[in-house]
Amino acid sequence: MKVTIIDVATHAGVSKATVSRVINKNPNVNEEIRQKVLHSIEELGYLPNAFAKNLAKNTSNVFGLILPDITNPYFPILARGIEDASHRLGYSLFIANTDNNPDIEQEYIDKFISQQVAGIILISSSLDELKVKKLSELSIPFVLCDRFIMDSPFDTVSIDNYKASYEVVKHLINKGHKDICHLSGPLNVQSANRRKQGYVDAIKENDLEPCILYGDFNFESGYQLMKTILEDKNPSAVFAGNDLIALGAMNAIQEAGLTVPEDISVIGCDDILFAQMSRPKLSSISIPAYQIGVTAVDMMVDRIKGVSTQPRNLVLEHKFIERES
Amino acid sequence: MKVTIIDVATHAGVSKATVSRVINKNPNVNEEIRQKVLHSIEELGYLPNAFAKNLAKNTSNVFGLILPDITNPYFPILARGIEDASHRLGYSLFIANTDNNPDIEQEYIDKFISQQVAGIILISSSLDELKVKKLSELSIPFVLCDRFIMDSPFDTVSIDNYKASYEVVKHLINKGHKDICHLSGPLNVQSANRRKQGYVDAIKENDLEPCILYGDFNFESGYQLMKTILEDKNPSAVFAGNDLIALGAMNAIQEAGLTVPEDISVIGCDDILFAQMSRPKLSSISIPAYQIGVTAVDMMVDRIKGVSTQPRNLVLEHKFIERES
DNA sequence: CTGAAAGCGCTAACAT
DNA sequence: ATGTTAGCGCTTTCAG
Repeated sequence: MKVTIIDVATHAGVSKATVSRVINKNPNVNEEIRQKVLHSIEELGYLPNAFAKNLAKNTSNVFGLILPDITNPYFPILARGIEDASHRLGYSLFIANTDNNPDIEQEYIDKFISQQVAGIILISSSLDELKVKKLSELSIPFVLCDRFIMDSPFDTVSIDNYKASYEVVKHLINKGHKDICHLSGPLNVQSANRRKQGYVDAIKENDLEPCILYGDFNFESGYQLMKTILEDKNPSAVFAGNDLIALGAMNAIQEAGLTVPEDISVIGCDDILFAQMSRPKLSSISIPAYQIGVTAVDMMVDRIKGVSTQPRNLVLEHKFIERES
Repeated sequence: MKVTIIDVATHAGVSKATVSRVINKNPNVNEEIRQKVLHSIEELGYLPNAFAKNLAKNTSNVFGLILPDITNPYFPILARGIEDASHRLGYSLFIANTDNNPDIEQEYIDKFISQQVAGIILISSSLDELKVKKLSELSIPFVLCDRFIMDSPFDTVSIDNYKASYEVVKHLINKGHKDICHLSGPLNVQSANRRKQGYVDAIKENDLEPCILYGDFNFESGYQLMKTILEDKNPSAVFAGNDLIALGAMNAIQEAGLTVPEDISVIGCDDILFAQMSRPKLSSISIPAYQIGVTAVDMMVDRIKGVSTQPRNLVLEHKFIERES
C-alpha cells in the first residue's frame, strides 16, 4: 500500500500539517520534531503524491514539449537542452511528436493542458495568426522555438535564419562561386522560408541566377534533389536547407563521381552530430540548438514567475563553421 | 479562470456526477441529457483536470522513460516507438536523461514515482542485483529495455546480442576474413558485453586471434580506436560495437588512405539513421529499436491491466543487413 | 437514469 | 510552533 502524509504524521506522532511544513521546508518547525518527521519519512519510504499537491496548490512542475519528430537529428539536441534546464529547475518534461500534423499538434496541446502542465514549449510549422489567437486564449504560457512571430503574445527563441543564409551565400560569392544552388525545405516551415529568402536576396544583389529546388528536411530529399540538379546543371556550390539535406546531397555528388569540396562545395545548416562527423568536408551554419532549448525553459520560468510580462523575442547567435579552408 | 466540471454541470443544468458519466462514456445516461452536456463542454471549452481525476481514481496515465542520452542517435528511435505506443494507448510520456549516472537515474526514479507515473521504462547500465531488488520493492512496474536480467521480477525487451554478434563474426570468417578486430563499447553496458562475448567465441572456435579494443559508444571513440589499430595492425574486417563506433572507424580508415569495404570491411550494430546513410558501404546488425519501444509499452500495459503477472523476457529478432555484396 | 455526498492526498488559512 | 479544517476537481458508492 502506498504511504501517505497521514501515515507519516501518525508514525511521527504529529499532525499532517506539520509533516507538510517539513516537506516544504517551512522554517516554523521545531528542530527536534523536524528530525523526527524526517526520520519517519525515511523509515516509511514516503514520497509525496504530486497529484494531490498540485491539485491543492493548483500548479504543477511539468512542462510539455511538442516537436515534429524526435528522430530528426536536430531535435534531440534541442530536447536535451530543454530537459536539462527543466530538471535543473525542478520540472519534469512531457514529450510529444506531431509529424507536423496540425491535428495531432492540437490533440497534444489539449492533452497537456488537461494534464495541467505549467507551460508548453512548441516547435510548430502550422502556426498562423488564427491559431496563435486561439492558443493565446488558453490560460497557459507557450514558448515558441525556431519560429519568430511578429506581435504574437508568446515568447520566442530562434536564430536569424535570414541573416545566416544571406551571409553564407555572400561568402560563397566572395570566394568566386557563380553557380550556387539552394536545396530548400518546405516553405511552410518558417526557417526554410527565411533561409530561402536570404539566399535569393544575396544572389540577386550580385546579379546571379537563383536556382532553388524544394524538398523535405531529410536525407532522401537532399539525395534526390541533388541528383536532379546534376542532370542538367553543374553548380560549383550548393547551399542546403539543413544538414540532412546537405548529407544527402553529398552522397549524390559522390555517387556522380565528383568530390566535395573540390568539385562542389556543400554548405549545411544545423550542425547536427552527423554533419560534424563529415568534417572536414562539410561546412555548416551552426545553430545553437542546445542553447535554444535552455533559453526556452528560462523564458518559460521567467514568465511563470511573473519576472517577465511582455512577450520577448530572443534571437540567438549562429556561427559559420568552415570546415575546409 | 479555468472551467471545472461544476461549471459544466451548472451550464447544462445537471449534477457533476452526470457530467462525469458523460465524460467517461458511462452508458447509463439519457441521450438527450448526454447531448446537452456535450454541448456545454464544447461551449465552455472544458478540459478535465487530470490531477483531480487521477487523485480520485488513484491511477495515472503517464509513463516515465529514463534513458542515458537522447542525443545518442540510437535512442530517439526507441523513444519514438515508446511515445507513439503510449500516445495510442492514451498515456503521456515523461523523458529523462541520466548520462549513465546511477545517482541521477535514482533521482529520476524517485521524481517519477512522486509524480505517480503508472510505470517506468528504464534503459540502464547500472543495474545490479541489489538495485533490482530495491526497485522491485517500489510499488510500480518497470520495463527494462536492452537489458536481460535473469530471474528479475521485471519485464524486459531486448535482442539476443550474443547471437547477433556471433553470427556476424562467423559470417565474416566464412567469407575468408582472418584478421577481424572488435571495437567494443564499455563492458558494464550489457549489450556491449554480450556482443564482445559473441565475437570472442566465434573467433576462438575458429582458432583465430581475438583483437579487442574498448571505448565508448560514440563516433570519436570509433575514430580513435581505429587509428590506434591501424598503427600496428592491418585487419581485413572490423566489427564495431555500435554504429557510431563503426562510422568513426570508417572515417579513420578513409583518412589512412584505405577504402571501405575494399580494403577493410566494417560491420556496425544498431542500424541508426546515419549509418543507413552510409549505405552501401556499411553493413550492420539491424536492431529494431522502434519495435522494442512499442513492445516495451505493450508489456507495460499488460502488466498494469493484470493481463500478465509473471515477468516476461522478450527477445526480438535482429536482422543482418549486408550493404555491399 | 440521476443526484447527493464522501473521499483521494495535500496545502493553506485559521485557531490555539 | 503546532493542530484543525476547509477545500482543490474529480470519481464513485449509495439512494431515490
